[in-house]
Amino acid sequence: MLDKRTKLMNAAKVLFSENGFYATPTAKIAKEAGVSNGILFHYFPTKADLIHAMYYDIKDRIFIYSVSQIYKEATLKESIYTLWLAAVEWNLENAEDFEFTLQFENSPYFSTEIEKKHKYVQMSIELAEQGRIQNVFKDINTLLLFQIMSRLVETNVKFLKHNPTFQNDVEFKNKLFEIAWDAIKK
Amino acid sequence: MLDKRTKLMNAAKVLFSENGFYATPTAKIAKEAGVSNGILFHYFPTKADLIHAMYYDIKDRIFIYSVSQIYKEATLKESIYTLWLAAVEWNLENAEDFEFTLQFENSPYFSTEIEKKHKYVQMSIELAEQGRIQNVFKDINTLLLFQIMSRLVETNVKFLKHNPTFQNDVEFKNKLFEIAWDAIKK
Amino acid sequence: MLDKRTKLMNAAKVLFSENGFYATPTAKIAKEAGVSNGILFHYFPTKADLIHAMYYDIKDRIFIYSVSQIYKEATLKESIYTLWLAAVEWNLENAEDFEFTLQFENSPYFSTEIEKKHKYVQMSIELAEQGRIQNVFKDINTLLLFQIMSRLVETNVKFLKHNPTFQNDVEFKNKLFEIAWDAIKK
Amino acid sequence: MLDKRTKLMNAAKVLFSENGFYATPTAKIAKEAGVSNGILFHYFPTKADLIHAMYYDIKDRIFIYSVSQIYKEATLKESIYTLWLAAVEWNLENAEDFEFTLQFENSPYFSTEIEKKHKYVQMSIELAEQGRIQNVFKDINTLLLFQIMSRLVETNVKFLKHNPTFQNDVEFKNKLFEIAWDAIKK
DNA sequence: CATGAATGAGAATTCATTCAT
DNA sequence: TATGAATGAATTCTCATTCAT
Repeated sequence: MLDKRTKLMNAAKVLFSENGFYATPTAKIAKEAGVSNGILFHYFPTKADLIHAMYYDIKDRIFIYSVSQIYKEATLKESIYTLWLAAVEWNLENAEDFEFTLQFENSPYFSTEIEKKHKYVQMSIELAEQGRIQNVFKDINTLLLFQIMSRLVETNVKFLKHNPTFQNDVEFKNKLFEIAWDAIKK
Repeated sequence: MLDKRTKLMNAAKVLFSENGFYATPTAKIAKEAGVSNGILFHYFPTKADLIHAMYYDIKDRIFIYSVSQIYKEATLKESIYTLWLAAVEWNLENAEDFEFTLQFENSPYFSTEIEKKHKYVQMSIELAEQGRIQNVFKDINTLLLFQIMSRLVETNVKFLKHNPTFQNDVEFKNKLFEIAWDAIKK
Repeated sequence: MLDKRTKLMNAAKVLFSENGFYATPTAKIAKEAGVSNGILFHYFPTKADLIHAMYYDIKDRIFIYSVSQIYKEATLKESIYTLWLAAVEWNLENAEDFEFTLQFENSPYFSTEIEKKHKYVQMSIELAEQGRIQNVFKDINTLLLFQIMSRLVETNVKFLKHNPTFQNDVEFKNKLFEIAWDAIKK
Repeated sequence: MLDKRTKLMNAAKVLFSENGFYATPTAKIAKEAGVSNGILFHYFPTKADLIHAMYYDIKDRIFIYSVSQIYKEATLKESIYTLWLAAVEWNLENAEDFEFTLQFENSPYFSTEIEKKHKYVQMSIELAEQGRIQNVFKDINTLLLFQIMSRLVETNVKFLKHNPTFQNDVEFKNKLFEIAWDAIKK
């Protein structure tokens, strides 16, 4: 049996991605989770706290997944490809997390400061740094490079969701990656 | 003196960009606009109607501005550049419209269907079509090409807002454009 | 027909005096007043605002009543007597207002600063000032003199409520007044 | 180390005097006391029970202190003075107990029946009885005499709290006592 | 067109109390 | 005795929308 905190987060994920977090009452989350109304505020003193917790949880999970895909001997381009593919596929598989993240990152809850805190972002920025040092990437701010990649991943995921035929088309995905790669490479 | 409909939209723009539209009560909009509570619902039967009206109004205005910048004899790359620059500069100048649009396009109010309806999008897609026919752009879905450009514009605008020093740096902006151009060109 | 603001205050008076304002939900007040739930917050943005409004309203009313009882040619003692009697009788007649005031003045909502603001208190202090100048009252702080009188009035009213037989016993009331008078006179 | 019951009462005293008992959650009391949430209800089945226990505890302590001050050969006036002074000083020293008592005695928790139960009150009434028999006090209900004295003590304590300069001014305190004495003496 | 009082269904949060451990 | 997670009813306040004037 899952503990109630997890149940709440699972329920919140479903409801948030369906209707957005503004349109999702905390009472509904508790009900969907099968727990009492009040316990939500035991674990998350505020609805905003729940929302932030969900965001960090998602980033944690995509981080763990992404890191597990990388291999040591990879070239820089291979590493970038691996991370790009991991991001695209993880978001396709975790559609609710993807929907939630999109909303969250474009809401007043979000700021660049919050973004930069997470090790997923930090890891990506380090990789961008390497690319710049090796003179492979364009010579611009590394955070910007990361954000460009992130936005392109989002666009790709949205497109693949609307066009499921392409979801298993390796050739097509390679095309998509080339777009991203061309954008950042010198 | 502005008519009340316009006053309402102006007030809404300010408040929406400050706190988001979920956190902005209609009563507050009316107050800020200096009109009565009830009249809002005369012009916009529903809060959602107001929100949609604002979105289309923004798209109208950026469309008019963009079209005014294009010149006939321009090459394809020049046209794309012009549109890209128009979008970046318009969004920088109209920060509230930019904030609102970001939120709106990532909210449950929005869908690709809504997006495709607007002539600004249609014009952009036509241009993308030309690029594909001329074998200049990568051979992928034109809507996707447009969305890629849009997302990159957003990223650029956000970056320039956070780093105002670059806002008048033509060389830097050219760099940014090259990123976008490299992304879509063959 | 009474306006809703007045209805709300009347309902609040009854319920507050019955159960105290902490134990009286705003919803119950609205229901008792026969108005909608929300309108309460139109007139009183906060429950605390309602509570304060009630206090000032009570003070206004006892002030008007008291002033109406005083006559010009009265001696100082006569004036004090008149005010004392007015206070005792008004509080006996307006039992709910009395109960409310007691609670309020001994709650965290109350402070000496709030008390001093009201013209009823200011008038009383002026009278005390006269008594001191005329060397009739004890030589102490006039606010203290006022508070002593007030507390004695309270005690008297409470006693008369518990012992209704005495409520129309003029001789007894004179006895009570002598207590108060002896307390403050030199 | 104090036992948990005592810790709870100490914590409650502080919190109640700061915010009132309505605004003090039992959970906060437990936290401040450094004990678990649930144990409070082991010692006090109900929040109301805790409140009542606090009241009786305070009365017990002021009773013990007051009795310790009285000496056998004292005249009636001396005894009254001793009790008055004991009450004033004890309440000044125990500000939190004083605040709590004021609130409690003006809340719906309180009634004259509760008041009369306590030996502190009974002792005071007996003394009032003596005064009446000896024809020294005014010829009125002894409970009323006691309540008059109590209310005057309260007023005095409040005044001394607001004007700390007088707290050690023996002459001033004598003046205050004369007010009380004049009130009740024939 | 315009006003703004009025409605009433929520919404987030609180909190005394219970209870399994 | 002791813990603290869990309950769920209650509470203040909000807000889109309506409607009499």
